[in-house]
Amino acid sequence: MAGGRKLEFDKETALEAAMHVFWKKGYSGASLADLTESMGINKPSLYATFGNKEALFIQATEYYVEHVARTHCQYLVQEGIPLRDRLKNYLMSVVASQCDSSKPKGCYVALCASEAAGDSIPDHAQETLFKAGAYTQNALMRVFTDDTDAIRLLSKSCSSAEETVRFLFTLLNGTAAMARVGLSLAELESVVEHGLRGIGL
Amino acid sequence: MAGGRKLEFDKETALEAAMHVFWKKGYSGASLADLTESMGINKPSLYATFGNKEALFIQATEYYVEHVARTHCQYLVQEGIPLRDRLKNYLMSVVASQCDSSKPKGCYVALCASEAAGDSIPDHAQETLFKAGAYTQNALMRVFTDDTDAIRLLSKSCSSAEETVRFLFTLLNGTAAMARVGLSLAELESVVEHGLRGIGL
DNA sequence: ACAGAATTATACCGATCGGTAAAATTCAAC
DNA sequence: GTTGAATTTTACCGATCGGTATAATTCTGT
Repeated sequence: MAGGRKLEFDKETALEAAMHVFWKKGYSGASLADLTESMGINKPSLYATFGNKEALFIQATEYYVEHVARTHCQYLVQEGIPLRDRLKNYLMSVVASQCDSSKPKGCYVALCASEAAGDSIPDHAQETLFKAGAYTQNALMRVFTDDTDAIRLLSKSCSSAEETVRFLFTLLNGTAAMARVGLSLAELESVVEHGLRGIGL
Repeated sequence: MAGGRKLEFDKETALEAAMHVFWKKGYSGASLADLTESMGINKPSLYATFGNKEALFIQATEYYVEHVARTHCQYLVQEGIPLRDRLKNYLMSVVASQCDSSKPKGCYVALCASEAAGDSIPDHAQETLFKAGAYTQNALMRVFTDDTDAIRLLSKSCSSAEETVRFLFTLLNGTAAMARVGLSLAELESVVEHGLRGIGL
């Protein structure tokens, strides 16, 4: 059938660049000028490939969940590793990502969700952010509902899976805020240690 | 000497309204139209009274520290109350403010500091936010450097004042993020309880 | 009543916002 | 080589951004 000029950029590379812009500046703070410059394309190409700003944001958010949030979860289910070590490895993997100097500091989802709560970001984008937050909470929840060591811990410490997950997720939102304003990985490791102590580990 | 037309609005009331707008939308997200509408004045009055958007933001931030952040600190130094109760009362006072439906959810400083870290908010405003964060951390720090019960707790739990304050401050940044996206006070009370357990209380 | 000071309301400024129309390019198919 | 599909570039759209000039009001002092 048809030929036509070839795309001069890689869609996934461009999407990753867009993710970094939203990660650094949030939804409203990321202008189309910021995005097109970082992605190395111009506006008509952006609109032809990704739709509009909101659609691009949704795809960037999904990319973040799959390529950032997802990567930490392996530590939660590693066979033959004690529960405490699995949780510590998971939490430190997240916090290390929050502190990583090669990417924007903090957490993409935490930043944009706070922005979304105030106002001003479109409905579908907000839903995607909500699902992104639920992704992490569900991964933690599975540990405390399935793992026998975790269940034993809950009964010993008179806490529930919901409470424990809520505490850990809140703590990670806290470390995200602190990493964003410049705290080091070493400083946040002691925060994680105190957090583990808070759930009896 | 000279007369002239009288101000038709109360400066402090207008400043409080501006604080609520920044609290809800952040610095960049709060447009002059948002601000003037909530403050009940028009742009020339705003500029004559407060300077410009950045100056207004700085004054709103200082107003927040004095009239919101400051009010919680009394619980930290209440005579005749055990350390754990003082900390719990303080933390719950903060979290209750974060959940209060009569004001924007979450923490003004936490929201704007995350925005500032990404970019785009002026230097003086950023400095004021930094000082606002330090205000709360210093209030907590005084407890763990001065209070004899707190010092005893630190030596027993092999932790330092810096680490403990960093943990509690991080936790409050976490509860701020969670309150902002809708968690209830009851849900966050269990987070506070886990946090207190994390420092050995 | 009048003059001058201060605050109001209205209208406007250039810059940037998200988004797009039109024309110039680059390719595949024939 | 020519046609037609797809992507690029350039230029532009109305709306809104922070900020201000101008003029109409409202007050005090004489």
